[in-house]
Amino acid sequence: MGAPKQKWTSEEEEALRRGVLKHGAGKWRTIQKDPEFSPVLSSRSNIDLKDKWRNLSFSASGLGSRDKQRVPRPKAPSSSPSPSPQLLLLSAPNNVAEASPPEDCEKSPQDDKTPSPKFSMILEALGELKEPNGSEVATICNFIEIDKSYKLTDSYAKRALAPMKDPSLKKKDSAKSSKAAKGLGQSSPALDAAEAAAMKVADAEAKSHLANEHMMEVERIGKMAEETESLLELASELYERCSRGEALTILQVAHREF
DNA sequence: ATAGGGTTATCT
DNA sequence: AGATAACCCTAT
Repeated sequence: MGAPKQKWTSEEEEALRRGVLKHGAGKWRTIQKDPEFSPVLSSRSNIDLKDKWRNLSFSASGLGSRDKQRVPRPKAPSSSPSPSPQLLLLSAPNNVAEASPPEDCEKSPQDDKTPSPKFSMILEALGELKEPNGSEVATICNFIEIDKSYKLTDSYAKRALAPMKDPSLKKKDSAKSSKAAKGLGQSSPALDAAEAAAMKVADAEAKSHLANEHMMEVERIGKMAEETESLLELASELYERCSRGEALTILQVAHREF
C-alpha cells in the first residue's frame, strides 16, 4: 500500500533546526504552528518533529559508523550471572541545594593553570558525560553545532558581531579539570567521544568556510577563533550544569547572548 | 502536549 | 542481515 515513509527533505530539516534554535527543543507544537515553518512542516506533526530531532541528535553524536554500542537491553534476563554494571557514576550530587539561581554560581576563586590542551579537556568532559546521560549529550553536541551555525549566520547577517567577552573561562576550566581528572584518566571511550566531537567541530568549520566563502577570508580566521572560544566556554558551562544535575538548561544558554 | 519505547520500512 | 530513518503507541 501506499505508505512509503515520507522522508524528510532539506527544507523540512532546516525548518526544524531553525525552529529548535528559535523556540527551543521541546516546543514542537509551537514550532509547528509558527507561521514561518507552518507551510514547510504542514505535513509533519509535533511528534514527527520530535522524532526527527531525536534521530538527528542520535546521529550527531552516535558516530557515523564507528562504535556500534547498541543499548544493552536484555529483555530476557535468563540465568546470566554477568551483570558487571561498570556504570561510572558521575560526580553529580543531584540533591544539591535546591532553588539555586543559575546566576550566582560562583565557584572557588582558585584558577589557574590554563593548561594548553583545554580543548582536549572539553572533549574529555563530553566523553564522560556521554556515559551517564547518553542521549542528552547528543543533544548538546547537536546544539553546539547549531549554535555555531546560527552565530555564523547572524554574524554576517548583521556584519557587526560584538567580540566575545571571555570572563570566567579559566575558572570553569579549572573546575572541570578536577572533575574530569577524578572521573577518569585515560579511557578509550573518552577518546572515541573526543574524536566524535572533534569531527563535529571540523564539520562546523567546513560549514563556516562555505558560509563565509563570499565574505572576506582574513576576518574569517579571526571569527573562527572567537567562535572556538565561545564554543569552549559554552561546553564548559554545559558540563558544569549537567554535573550539578541541572537537567538541560540548553535553551537558557542558547537564548542568552554571548 | 511532550518524552520515551517499540515497530516497520528503506538503504547498504 | 545490520543499521538508519520514519512512524505509531503509550505514559506522564
